[in-house]
Amino acid sequence: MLDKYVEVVKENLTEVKSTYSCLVTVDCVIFGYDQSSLKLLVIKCKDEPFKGQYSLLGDIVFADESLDESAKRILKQRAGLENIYVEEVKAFSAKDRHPLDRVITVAYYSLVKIGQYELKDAQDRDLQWIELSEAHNMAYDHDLILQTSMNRLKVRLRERPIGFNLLPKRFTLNQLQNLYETVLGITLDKRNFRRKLNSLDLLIDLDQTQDDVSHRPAKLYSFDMDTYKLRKKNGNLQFDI
Amino acid sequence: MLDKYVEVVKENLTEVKSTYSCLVTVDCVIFGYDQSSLKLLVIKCKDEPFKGQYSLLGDIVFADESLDESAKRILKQRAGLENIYVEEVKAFSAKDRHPLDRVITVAYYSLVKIGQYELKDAQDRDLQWIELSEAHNMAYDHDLILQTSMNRLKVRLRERPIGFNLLPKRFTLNQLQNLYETVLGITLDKRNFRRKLNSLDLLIDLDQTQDDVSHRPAKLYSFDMDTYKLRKKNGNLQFDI
DNA sequence: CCAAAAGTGTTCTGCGTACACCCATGG
DNA sequence: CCATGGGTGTACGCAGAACACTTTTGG
Repeated sequence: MLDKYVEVVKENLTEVKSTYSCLVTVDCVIFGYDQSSLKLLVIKCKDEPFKGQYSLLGDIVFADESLDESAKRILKQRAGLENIYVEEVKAFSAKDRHPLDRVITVAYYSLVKIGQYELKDAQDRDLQWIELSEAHNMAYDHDLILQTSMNRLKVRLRERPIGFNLLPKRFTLNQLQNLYETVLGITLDKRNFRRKLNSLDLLIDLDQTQDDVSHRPAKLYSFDMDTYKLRKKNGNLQFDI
Repeated sequence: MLDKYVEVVKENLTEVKSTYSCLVTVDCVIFGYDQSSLKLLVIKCKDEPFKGQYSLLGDIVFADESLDESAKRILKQRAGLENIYVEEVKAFSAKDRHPLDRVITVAYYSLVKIGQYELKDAQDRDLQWIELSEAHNMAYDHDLILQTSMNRLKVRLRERPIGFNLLPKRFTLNQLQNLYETVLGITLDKRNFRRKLNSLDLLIDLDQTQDDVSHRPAKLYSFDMDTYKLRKKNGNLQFDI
């Protein structure tokens, strides 16, 4: 493919570029989980026509980077986030999605352990975590992008062990269950949930307990990333909560 | 997001565009099924550096169309295909994926009933169906795009009733089973397959049989699209072969 | 009557699901 | 000793998986 294009380009690359080129951006849907609710990292627009509305973090894709690289750069430069879970969701390309010009954007979603990062290296000083329930009437088509990303997250959470990316390194089984219940919007049976997780054999029992609670302290676990990667590589991985 | 961008753009849209714009294309992975094998619709490149290699069908995205519209246009204009199953797969954006310039492409895969379309309205006269096993060493990064699309197809085939898009309107249960076995690369138990499909209740028994075979003729079925769409709308749809 | 593919039922096993009580700790 | 959340086992039903023979047609 692109054959027709190649012919034309050979005749006049400059002309083709000026006729067909368009701006490409990456938008990052950044999810965080804080005790008991799912949050979204956004900034507030300062300029018309979206002044005062929330907006996802995004930027133009530079000439010397792939889309994945662009997403990682945005997360690092603008929010100080590094080495976090990132996944492409979908391209958004409605003709009128941007008021100034034709802009195609590729959405990524990412998962952050709130608290572990302080956002202090962030370029944007006005970043803020908002409740997912407040995330509506956002700038551009970001409501749609968020909806789509949220649906993707729900699907993935059931088929891959990515929930751990939203929790501290050490977590209790109840925290994990709450995460699933919050994100998926369902309730789960405690015993069944534990049996299921046990059978997956992807948790490391740290032989530690909580120490700052005023009731029976829960046992702490961590996610066994090595086993997961190994099993993933060998295709021995099955998952379904 | 895009806020930084908006500021800059306001100062000088033309300059920003000339600095950051890039070419965006759509590539179509067109799958067809012919009796007993999965095929791919390609053209042969006529120019260097990919002369003689197979290539997916693709084109530049025009300024006045979304990516979905672009994919549909390519399928119709260049292959004469219309009203077929189409789904976005992923964006491909490696810096060096195109020899002439920075080109980001968004891949779509589509499913065609071979035979139903004659490709006669196609712009490209040198279109051809090739066996999937022949589809290697293709132009650009099309090997990677094909791999990714094929994996997507396998996943979808198990979770949504899209296999019907590859078969004639009237088909036998054995044809359907063969399709699943071919695409997924597995063998299925005939009785279990039929029981499963029966329980889905998405097939219409046409009370017709084959008439051109020299053995016991099989019953013919068609896919109940209305019921499927209704159930999909109501969220009552579960599927898992 | 022979070849070729169509069609059909039963058993077993494992997994998801429903469900209620005792335990450990801090205050 | 009380409040709070932590932690545990069993029984049932359904769906997936394994498995072999009879039926119908054309030649």
